[in-house]
Amino acid sequence: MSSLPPRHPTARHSPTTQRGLKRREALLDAAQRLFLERGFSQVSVNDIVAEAGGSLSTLYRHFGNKEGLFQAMVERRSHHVYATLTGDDIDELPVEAALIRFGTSLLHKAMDDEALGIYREVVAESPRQPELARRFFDAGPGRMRRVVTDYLDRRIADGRLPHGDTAELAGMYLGMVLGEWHLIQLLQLEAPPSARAIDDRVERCAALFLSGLLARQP
Amino acid sequence: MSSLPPRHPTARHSPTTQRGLKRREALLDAAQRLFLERGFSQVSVNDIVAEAGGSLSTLYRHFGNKEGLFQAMVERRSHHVYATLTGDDIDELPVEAALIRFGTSLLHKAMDDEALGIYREVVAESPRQPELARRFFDAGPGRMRRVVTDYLDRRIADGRLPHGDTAELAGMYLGMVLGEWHLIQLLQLEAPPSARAIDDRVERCAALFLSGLLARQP
DNA sequence: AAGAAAGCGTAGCATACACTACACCTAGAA
DNA sequence: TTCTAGGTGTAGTGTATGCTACGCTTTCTT
Repeated sequence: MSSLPPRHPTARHSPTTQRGLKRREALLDAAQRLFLERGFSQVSVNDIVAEAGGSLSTLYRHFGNKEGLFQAMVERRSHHVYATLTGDDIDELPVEAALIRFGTSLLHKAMDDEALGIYREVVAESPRQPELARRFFDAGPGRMRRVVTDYLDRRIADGRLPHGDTAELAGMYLGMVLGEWHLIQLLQLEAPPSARAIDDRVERCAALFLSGLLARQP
Repeated sequence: MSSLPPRHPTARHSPTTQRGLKRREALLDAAQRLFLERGFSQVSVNDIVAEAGGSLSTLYRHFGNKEGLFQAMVERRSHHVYATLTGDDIDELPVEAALIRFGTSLLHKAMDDEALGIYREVVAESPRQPELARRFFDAGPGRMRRVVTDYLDRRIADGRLPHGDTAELAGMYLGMVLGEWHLIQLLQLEAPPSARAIDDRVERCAALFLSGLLARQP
């Protein structure tokens, strides 16, 4: 049985010096590589130190414990990822083109090896680390859904789409785009789809979704 | 670092006697409960024996090692689950009603605690146990997609739906139904939706999807 | 230059855990 | 009743691993 987490989560320590930041980054880099490659429970803290080149003491001073390191790694990465989600001209595009842009963006992100690794680990650890789960969702899938929801709201406001539950619709559209592909990549059952295949699928999704939306008005 | 799996996967042993079968089932029951509750790496074989009441030697005679037990558990459960997927009258229903039946069936299954537990564990272990991943997919999500694909094929054959890539369409529809709900349940971010909420969502999905499908013909 | 803050490195503790060995018991078929 | 395959129980073994201790060195500030 695993020991309970230490009573005092050993308050994390933010380094101030250049050298400190460098060491912290190196540790996070190593953690990222190893955790995503082998999985949280398959990597020891010693492995990470060996990879990063720092020292065990430094690791514990910065992150408190193994879970703290994991969390810091996931957080850092979440910031990197969902940066350039939409161009600024998104509202000028035809609706279908905008949907296509959202879709391909999502699919490219979701098929990425590193993103799949994070997803696997977070899903696996979520029952033990609920806060991590929430942060992952908010920074990743939740954010994406929010962007699409807002977009749909604006299109309803300017009359280019009929009224509807935009949050739900956004979830449906994004789910449709991912379809079974996401799971297939998570389980590594097939080679990842080509950029071309992604574009094709998303095009058909957008067309179907938009037709459905527009046809729905009585 | 964890030791490599034993070179000879210690050929599994199928018991013949009543008593043997009973013991095997008890072990699988305990494994299922504990693995799905706490996760594969958080449960020791000793925990399982303590829960099941058998003896460690018996466990190893039957399943060879810890992964063997896990695999046997997943397999046994896969058989149980996807039994009554479609009534036999599915082809007589209006298409929309059939879609709704598929959708609610999927959503009920996917929101089930035990199913979520298996999903988490399989996703987490899949990089280390690719065969398990394939079997899970084939017995679960893959099977579901196949059923819908076949249904769509029949509707195209009898002219009630326009021509299209049925496998892709099935994946899209099922993905749309799951949407973000599946992830939210996986991460335990919200309480599970009520039966009523499930029905509502699926109804809207089916309507949107079908409208889109039918509108698509030029 | 001095002193503090942070980093390094090694050594080790305590424990958990997969798996094995071995001696003994039980059930049920012949 | 006896024979035997399979079940039980306990006591290990080897090792991995999270985490701490501690003494030394480097870097930065003042």
